[in-house]
Amino acid sequence: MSSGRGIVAQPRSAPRVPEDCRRCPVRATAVCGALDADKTAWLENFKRGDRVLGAGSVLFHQGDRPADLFNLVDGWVVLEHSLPDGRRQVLDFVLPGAFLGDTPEEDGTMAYAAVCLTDVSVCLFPRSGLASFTHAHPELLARLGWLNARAAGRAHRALTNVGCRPARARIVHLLSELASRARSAGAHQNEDGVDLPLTQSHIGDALGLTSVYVSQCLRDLREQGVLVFRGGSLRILDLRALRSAYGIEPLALAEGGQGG
Amino acid sequence: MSSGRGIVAQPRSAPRVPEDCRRCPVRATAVCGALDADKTAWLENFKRGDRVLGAGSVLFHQGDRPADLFNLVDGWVVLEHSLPDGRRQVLDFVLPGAFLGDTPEEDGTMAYAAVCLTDVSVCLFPRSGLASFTHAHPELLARLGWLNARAAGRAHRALTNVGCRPARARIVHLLSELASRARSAGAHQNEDGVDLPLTQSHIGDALGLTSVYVSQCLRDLREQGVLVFRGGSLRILDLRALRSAYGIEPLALAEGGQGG
DNA sequence: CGCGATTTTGATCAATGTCAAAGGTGGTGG
DNA sequence: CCACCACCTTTGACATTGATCAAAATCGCG
Repeated sequence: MSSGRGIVAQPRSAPRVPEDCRRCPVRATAVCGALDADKTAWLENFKRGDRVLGAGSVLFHQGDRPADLFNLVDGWVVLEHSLPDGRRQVLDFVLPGAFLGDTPEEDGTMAYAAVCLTDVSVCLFPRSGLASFTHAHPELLARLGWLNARAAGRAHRALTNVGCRPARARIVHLLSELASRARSAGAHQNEDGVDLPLTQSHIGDALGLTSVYVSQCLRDLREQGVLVFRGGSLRILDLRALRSAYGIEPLALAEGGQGG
Repeated sequence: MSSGRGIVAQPRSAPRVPEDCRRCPVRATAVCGALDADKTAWLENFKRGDRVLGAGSVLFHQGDRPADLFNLVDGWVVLEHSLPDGRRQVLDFVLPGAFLGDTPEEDGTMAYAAVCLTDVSVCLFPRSGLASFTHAHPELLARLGWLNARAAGRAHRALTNVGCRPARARIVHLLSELASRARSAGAHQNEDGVDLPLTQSHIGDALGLTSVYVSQCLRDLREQGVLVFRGGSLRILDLRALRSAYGIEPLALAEGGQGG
C-alpha cells in the first residue's frame, strides 16, 4: 500500500485513462511501446491498474520505497529533493510517457519526491514483478535505458544551466526547454502560448534562484519583450533575443512566438 | 578510427591492462561483470582491444560520434560540456568500472567531452555491435541500466549541490563524495589522505564557481581545520564540521581523516 | 634555469539573496 | 453573490556572496 501513503487530492476534471494499451496516448514514447502489439496481453496482465490523481498529490515521497512503478499517461509531475535545512531542488519536470519509480538508491529508497503539478493519470506496475517481467521481455530494458538516458541528459543540461548561466539566461533556457517538451508532448496551446503548470517558486527551485528574484527577472524579460510567463502560460516574443542575448538555441519551439 | 581522433598523450607509467576478462580488476562493478564467467569468451570476442592513454588525452570530444564504447579499467576521466561563450561545466568525474560512450544524444553525437585526468587504461567495444550483443546477452542491458542510473543519481546530487548550497558547502560536498568514491574504487591513499587528481579549476567548473573563489574557500576550510586539499591530495580533518557546519553526511569516508 | 600552468592574494564591483509588506488570484463556504 | 483564506506574485530597501581584474608567488617539468 505504500503507493497509497502519499497525499492524494481529488482531481476536478477526470483525465482520460487508457482502457486498452494499444490505444494508449503515450504508447509510442512510453516503456510499454517497446512491446509488440501482440504482446500487450502480457503487459495488461503485468499492469496493476490505473489511477487518477488531483494536482498536489504525491506519487511517492523522498525516502519512500514505493511498491509500484508509475507510467505517466497524462499530466505533469515534478521531481524534487529536499535538504534537511528546508531547501528544495527541483530535479526534473516530468511529462506524459515517462516512467517513474525505477532508479531507487542502493538502499531501495527514492532520493526524491514525485508531486503532481496537474491532475494526473498513471498506470501502475508492481515493482516486485519487474525483474521477472523484463527477464521475459528484454526489449523493455532497452526502452527503459533509453528513457533514463534522456532523463540523464536533462539532468546534465540542468546542471550546466545552473552552473554556467546567469539568472535571466537560466530562466529563458528552462522555459524554452519546457515549452519545447510540452509541445512535443502535445500540450495545450492557444494564442496565448503554451501552458506550463508551474509557479515561480518551481522555477526558482529548479534554477537555484529565489522566487522573488525570479519574479524580478520575469518582469525584465517581459519589459524587454523577450517572453511573457503569466498565469501558467508562456508566450515567446523574441526568438532572436533568446539566441543573441541569452545564448539559447531555440529548439523546436519556432512557431510558438509571434516573432518580434 | 574516430576514437583515435582525440588528443592522445603518451602515458608515463603504463597502467595495468587486463589480459583476461576474468581477472580484470573492475569486473565486479563494470558492465562486463554482468556476464557469467563462462560467457567471457563471447565478451573477448566482442571486445575490440585495449588502450592506454596519458593524462590529458581525450576519449571523445563534445559533438563526436565515437565509433567505440569505453570501459574504464584504470584512471580518472572527467566529463565536461562547453558552451559557445567558453564557459565549461564539469558534469561528472568518472572512476574505474564506468562505461562511457553509450547515451549519445538523439542525433548520435556526444553532448560532452571525456578527458583523462590521469593516465588511463580502457578497453574498447565497437558501438556498431552493441545492439546485437545486448540482444544476445540481455543481462548487459540490466547492468548498463544500473550504471546509468547511478550516474543519473550523481547528476541529481550535483544539481542539488550547485542549486542549493553556498560555495564552501558545495566544495566540501564534492570533495567528500569524491573521496568516498575514490576509496571504494580502491584509490591510492597514504597518511596524507586520498589522491584526487583534480585542479581547483575542475572543482570550480564542477560547482559553478570561479577557480579564484575556490582557492579562497579552500584556504578558509584549511584555516578552519575542516579539510586540506593540496597537490591533488585530500585530507579530511574534522568530520563533525562537515555535518554540523556544512550539512554533509559523511559517507563511507570515516577513516579517511584524523578526527579533530 | 626558464617556461607554462596553477594557485594565491588583494581591491573592487555586480549579481543575487534576504527581509518585509502589500497586492493578486482562485477556491471555498456561507 | 459575497467574503474570506491560502497561496502566489510583486515591489522596495538593504545585505552579502561570489565574480572580476590584476599581479605576484608557486609548482611541475624540460
